[in-house]
Amino acid sequence: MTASSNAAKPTVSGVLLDWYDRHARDLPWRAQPGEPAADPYRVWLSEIMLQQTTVAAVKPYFARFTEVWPTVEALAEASEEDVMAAWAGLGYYSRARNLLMAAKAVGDLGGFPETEAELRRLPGVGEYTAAAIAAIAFGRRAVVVDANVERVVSRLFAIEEPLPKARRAIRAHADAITPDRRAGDFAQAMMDLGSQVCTTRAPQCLLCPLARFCEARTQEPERFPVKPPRKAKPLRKGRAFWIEREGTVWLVRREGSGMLGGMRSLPDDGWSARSDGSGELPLAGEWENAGSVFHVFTHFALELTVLRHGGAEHPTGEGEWWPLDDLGKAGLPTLFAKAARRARQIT
DNA sequence: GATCCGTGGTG
DNA sequence: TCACCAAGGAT
Repeated sequence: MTASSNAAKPTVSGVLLDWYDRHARDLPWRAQPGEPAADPYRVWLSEIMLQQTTVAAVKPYFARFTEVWPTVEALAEASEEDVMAAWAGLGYYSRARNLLMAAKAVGDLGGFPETEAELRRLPGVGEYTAAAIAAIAFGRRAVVVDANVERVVSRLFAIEEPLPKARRAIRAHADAITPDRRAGDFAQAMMDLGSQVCTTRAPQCLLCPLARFCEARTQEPERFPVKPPRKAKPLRKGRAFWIEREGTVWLVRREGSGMLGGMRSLPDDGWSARSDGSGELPLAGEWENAGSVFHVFTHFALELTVLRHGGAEHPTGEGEWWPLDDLGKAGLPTLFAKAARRARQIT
């Protein structure tokens, strides 16, 4: 027997954890050197923000939220208006509504639950996020499968079955390679690998620590995961209304849980609830066409024409006169921030 | 399972 | 450039 044959056979998790110990990204929600474990509040907050959102986009929002609300108890005491305004621009606004509800629930529980099943009951926490928090914040063994893990695993095992049907097989393979110890580090290592090395386009196989295990390595890694073709986006048209009086503008809050629900916005003609806007005007008098803005959502594109009111009448119904000098603090979603810029002729 | 839900970066 | 996509969840 040689010395090398006594060594344990290299495993995916062993090799990947060694790589992670050398190459882990320094991210503000991870445990810092000297800290024994990551703060569950920061892990949870980051995981919600990172849903379908890039690390670069999340960083300034994470910094702002943890500065204003350093603990989950502080966040639980915040007003929905303040939370929604702080979330403005990050997208998927149901996350912000659920965030506040979950913070209150955690406060009622006296702290974060530690098991996947209990975490899963918090609004906005699904299968992935529950597994991630249990593993990263509480050291539990959990099978963490996000889009990065789907990509890495589908390449490791050259899974030809297209998504979403392949999810069952992907999860089984992910389970098989997840270690009993350091499951949280393993999950973060898979995500670091997926975002930096095993990328969607132009994967860096020459830098990949798992190349020796990878079945797609000798094929075309970019083929995996196999995905069905996606549908074309329809174009909708709508109008937004700019009503300015004495240095203020009339803003409303959007209803319910639908498109941009709960967010402050310009009044509009209902384009989000119909295929196109109604064409009705909210106020009698003269309207001036200030031009259009174009915005792409997840499942449709919108051409929004901005109409500026020229008269002196005041609108009726719910709303508020917002100082133009503080418009940046109104928390307008990007679409309406664009529309406001157009109305004010600032490029 | 299919659809809805934002935004900004990128090759 | 522009189609594609990113640490998904709710219904």
